[in-house]
Amino acid sequence: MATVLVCDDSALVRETLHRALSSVPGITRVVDASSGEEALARWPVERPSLVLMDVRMPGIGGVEAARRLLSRHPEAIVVMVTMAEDADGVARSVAGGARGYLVKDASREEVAATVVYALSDGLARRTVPAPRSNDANVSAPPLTEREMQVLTGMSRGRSNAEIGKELYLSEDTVKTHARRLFRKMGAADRAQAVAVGFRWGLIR
Amino acid sequence: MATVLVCDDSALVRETLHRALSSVPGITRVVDASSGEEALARWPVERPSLVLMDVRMPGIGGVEAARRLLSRHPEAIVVMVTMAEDADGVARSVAGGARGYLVKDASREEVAATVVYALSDGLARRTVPAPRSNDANVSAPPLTEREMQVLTGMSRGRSNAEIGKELYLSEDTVKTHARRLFRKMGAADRAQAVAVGFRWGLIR
DNA sequence: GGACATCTCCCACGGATGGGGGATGCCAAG
DNA sequence: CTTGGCATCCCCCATCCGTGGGAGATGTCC
Repeated sequence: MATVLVCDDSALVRETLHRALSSVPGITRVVDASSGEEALARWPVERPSLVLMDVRMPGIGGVEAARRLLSRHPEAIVVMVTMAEDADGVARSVAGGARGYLVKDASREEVAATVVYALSDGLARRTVPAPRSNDANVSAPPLTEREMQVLTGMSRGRSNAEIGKELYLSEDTVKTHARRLFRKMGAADRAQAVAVGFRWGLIR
Repeated sequence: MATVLVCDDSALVRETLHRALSSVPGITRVVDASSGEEALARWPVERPSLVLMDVRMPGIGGVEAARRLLSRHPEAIVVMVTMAEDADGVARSVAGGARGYLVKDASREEVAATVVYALSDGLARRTVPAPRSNDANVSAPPLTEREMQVLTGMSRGRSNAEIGKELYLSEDTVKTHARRLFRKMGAADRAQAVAVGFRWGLIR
């Protein structure tokens, strides 16, 4: 059922993670990427349930890759893999939107527990905000770039007119985007939209 | 440094959790509660970094205890302990605001990983949202109970009139509470208030 | 008793919000 | 080429929101 995308430049580490993942029930497929760029390219194709992303890699690092991935696909679930459990690493990964982190020398069971946790957490976040009645959409309908920008503006306390000025749009256009994102999110007003945005991990 | 409150009616389970917690670096104190009511009473005294809460207990169950605890102290971090990994249990715990769940027959390492995860997540949530600029308030001015209720209503997309009906207040009174919580939170409107509420950990 | 916080309610007002339409252009997918 | 999604803009309109000031009713703390 579930696919995991393992992103690490070291084949050795990927091997280790493969072995750890094999003991997680429900994981039916493991796909590899050896760079952040490759992970970004593969995600839309594979649409994995979970991404295990190394922090330090050649090219764009894991933190940057996670940031880009999550900005394009906020529904992605990313767990960072770090060398040492430095507080900075944890802070930066979670600041980037990752759901958790793993230390590379973690035991098989720790990896398994973290994976299960991340997945169940993701599951819960997407199933819990469900108790709305007239949502036509079961799966999370992705917001467009404009809708995201409008939503962000709302979370900052901007009025529609102010958002329009910041984005060089007319207020009417902002209102149109707002109306559509309310529908997608099942929100009655901007306040609820912001709340749903946080729960869906679209805003931080 | 960190204190953990273990809440379970079974002394045997508490023992097991104690042993598992002993292998988590940074956990310096473990306090017990044998019922949901006791956990509620002990929390303000101990102010633990983490609460491990059994779902099924005599009296108010763990789900209800977690709900009440989180409504009174939204900054609490709760991990539910369940018998079997039923999807319903997971959904209900996380719906109640818990950070995760543990299966009772989990291995020592699984418990350790989940505890670390929950704590680091809580840490990140509280340390990351620092980069705000023009907030006059460095320390969080506490919201009153009414203000919290109004804020929660807003995050659910309720209008002032609807919040008033739910709390048996006039709409004018709701507006008064709203005005004051906007000032305390430095918010321009309800949307920004909800955003700040999430960043301060007042809403989940 | 007096200071203080909290909670409650009132009135009035301008402006913002959200919903309903409709319209145009663009571009990629079929 | 036609369909569909996205973005852009326009109109109208009922309702809601946020803010101003005022005021009484509880408590608690010293």
